Amino acid sequence: MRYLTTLRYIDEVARVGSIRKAAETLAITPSALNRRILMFEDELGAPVFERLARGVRLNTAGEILINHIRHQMSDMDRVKSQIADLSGVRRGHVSIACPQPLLRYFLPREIERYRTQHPAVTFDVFVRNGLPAEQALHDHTADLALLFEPPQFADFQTSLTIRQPVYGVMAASHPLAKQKVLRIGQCLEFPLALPPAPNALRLLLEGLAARSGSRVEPVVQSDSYEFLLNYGREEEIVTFYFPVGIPAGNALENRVSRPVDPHDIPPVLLYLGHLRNRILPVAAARFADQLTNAFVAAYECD
Amino acid sequence: MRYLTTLRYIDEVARVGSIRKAAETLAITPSALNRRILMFEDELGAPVFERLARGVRLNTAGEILINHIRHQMSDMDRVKSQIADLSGVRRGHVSIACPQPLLRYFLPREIERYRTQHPAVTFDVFVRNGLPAEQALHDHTADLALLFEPPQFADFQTSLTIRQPVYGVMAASHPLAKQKVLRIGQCLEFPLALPPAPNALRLLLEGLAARSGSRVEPVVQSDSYEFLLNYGREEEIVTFYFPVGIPAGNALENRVSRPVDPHDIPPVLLYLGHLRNRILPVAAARFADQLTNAFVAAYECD
DNA sequence: CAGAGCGATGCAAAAATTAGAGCACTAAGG
DNA sequence: CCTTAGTGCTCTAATTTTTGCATCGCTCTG
Repeated sequence: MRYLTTLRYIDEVARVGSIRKAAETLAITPSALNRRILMFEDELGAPVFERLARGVRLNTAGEILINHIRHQMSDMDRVKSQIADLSGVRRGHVSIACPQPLLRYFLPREIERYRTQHPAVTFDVFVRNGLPAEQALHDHTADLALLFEPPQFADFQTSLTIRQPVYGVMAASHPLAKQKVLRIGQCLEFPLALPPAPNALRLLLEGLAARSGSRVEPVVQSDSYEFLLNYGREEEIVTFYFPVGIPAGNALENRVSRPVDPHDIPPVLLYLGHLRNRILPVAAARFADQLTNAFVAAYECD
Repeated sequence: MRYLTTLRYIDEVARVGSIRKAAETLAITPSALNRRILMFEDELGAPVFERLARGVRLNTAGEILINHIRHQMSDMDRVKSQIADLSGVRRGHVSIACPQPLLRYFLPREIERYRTQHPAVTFDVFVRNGLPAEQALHDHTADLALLFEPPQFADFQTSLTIRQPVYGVMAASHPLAKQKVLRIGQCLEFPLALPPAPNALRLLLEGLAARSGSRVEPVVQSDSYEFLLNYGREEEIVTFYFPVGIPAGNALENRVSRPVDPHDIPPVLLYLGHLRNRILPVAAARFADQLTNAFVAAYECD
C-alpha cells in the first residue's frame, strides 16, 4: 500500500537504527529517506528519533509512534485479507511463534489441514518460547503465539490453555519402558537429557528435586528437543516431552513415551494467544479457531 | 498528516456520496480525486465504491475499509495528543454525545472544571441519545457517549452505569410541592408534560400505567426538556426530570423537584461509554475519568 | 589528531500528482 | 423520444513533489 510508504520507512529505520543502512535495504538514497523523516517529524510537531553519532534511536515519542505504525500496518493487512475474503477465496498470511515441541507433528499437520481448505493462505512459523514469543506478537512479527511459560506481559491475551501432562521418553529397551505410568523418583535414578535452565519443564523438575533435597544433574543438556530425543538410543537415558510432540500411536521412531504420574509432576500449561486489542486477520483468526478445536478434541483445555 | 491524505479523501467521498461534490469541499479537481481513488482501489485489489448514475456508494469492501480508515485517523490523533502530552501541556480534543439533561448543568460544570486545568483541550458536545449517540461513536464523531437507553450495539463499551431516580418537577405553588416524596399515583392525577415515545422515561411511565390499566396522556408533549421544564408555571402541570439535570440546592428557577418514590418508578440508568476496542485520546480518557469520579461522588453507580 | 561513519542540506533532475477540457453514460422531465 | 443535468472516467500539458548527487559539519574511535 502506497500511502504507508513513509510509515514503512520509519519502521525500517527504527529497526535498523540507522538512516543510511535502512536506505540501502529500502533501495532509496539516504538523503531522500532522511528528508521524509524530517518532514514527518515536522508535521507531527515533535522529533521521533534521537540523533546519535552512530545512527538514530527512537525517543519516547517514537516509541509511541512505532507502536501505532505497526498496529496500523498489520491492521491494514487484516482489512485487505478481509476484503479479499469477500470475493470467495480466502487469501492471507498467518504468522505463528511457538515452542519446538509443536513443530514435531502437531503444527505441521494442522497447517496442512488448513491449507488443503485454503491454499491461498501462507504461513510463517517461528521457533520461539516465552518472552521472545510475546515479543514477536508485540512487534507484529507474529499473529499468534504459543507459550509453555505463563504469559508475562499484560497485552498477551490468552484464548486457550492446554494441559500437557509430562511424558518420559526412552529407548524401547529401557527398563522403565515396561511400565505404563512412570514415577518421577524412578526417572531421576537414570541419566537425564534435559533442556537448559529457563525452560518450563526444567524449572519444574528442579523445583521438584529441590523439595526432595536432591538435584537435577542432566548428563546431556541441549536447547534442542530434536537432539534430546535422538540422543540415548543406546544409553539408558531418560528425557521428557509433551503430548503435543508425540504422534498418536506413540510413533517416536525407536523411542517410547510413558506418562509421568500426574501426582508427581502436574501438567504443564500451554498457552495459545495473541496481542490484546488486536483484531486478527481473517486467516489467522480462522486458523486459531481450528487450532482451538484440535486442542480441545485432543487434550484437556480451559 | 500528509500520509493520510488519500484516506481522508476516501472518507469524504464516502460521506458525501459523490466524487465531484467531495472534490469541491476538498479543494481539489474531481479528476485528481478520481484518480487517487482508482489507484487506491487498484492497489487494494478490489473496488471500494459502487458507481451509480448519481454518484458513488460504498460497497461491502468499502464498508470494511471506511471503518478501518476512521479508526486509523482517530488513532493517529490519539498518538499525536499523546506525544504532545509528553512535552508537558495537555492538548487535545474531546467529543461527547449525550442526552439533553446533561447539558443543563452537569456537563457544562465538568467541562469548565476540566478546562481550568487543561486550557489547551477543546470540546465538542452533541445532543444525542440512544442509537444516534452510539452511531456517533461508531463513525468517530464522538469519543464518549452518554445514554439513557440501554446500549444496543455490541461495540458500545459501558464504563459506568449511573442510577438516576426520577424526579417530579412542578411549580412551587403546586399542591404536590408540599410533599417530600411523590407517589406516582398522585402525579398521574395531574396534567402531564412529557417527551414523546421512544424516550426511556416515557416508555417507563407507559409501562407502569399499562400495568395498572390506565394510560399516560400528556397534555403537552415535546422532545425538548428545555420546553417541558419551562412550561406550566401557571398550570398544575407535572413533568419529570433526572438528578443530573437538577442543580444542587434544587435551583430550578420557579420550579421545584421532588423525588418519586423509587418503589413506584425504579431509577433510570445512565450509561457512560465509548467504542469498544478503541484506545481513547489522552484528553478524552482523562475527562472520562473525571466524569466517572464526579458521577460516583454524586450518585449511585456501578 | 586523523579517519570513518553518521545525519543534514542545496540544487538540479526525475517522478508524481494535478488541472482542464472533453467523453460516455444514466436518470429524470417535458 | 429527445433534452438536460448530473455523474464518473480519460487524455495531455503543467505543476508540484520527491529523489539523487555531492558536500558539509559533527561525533566518536583508534
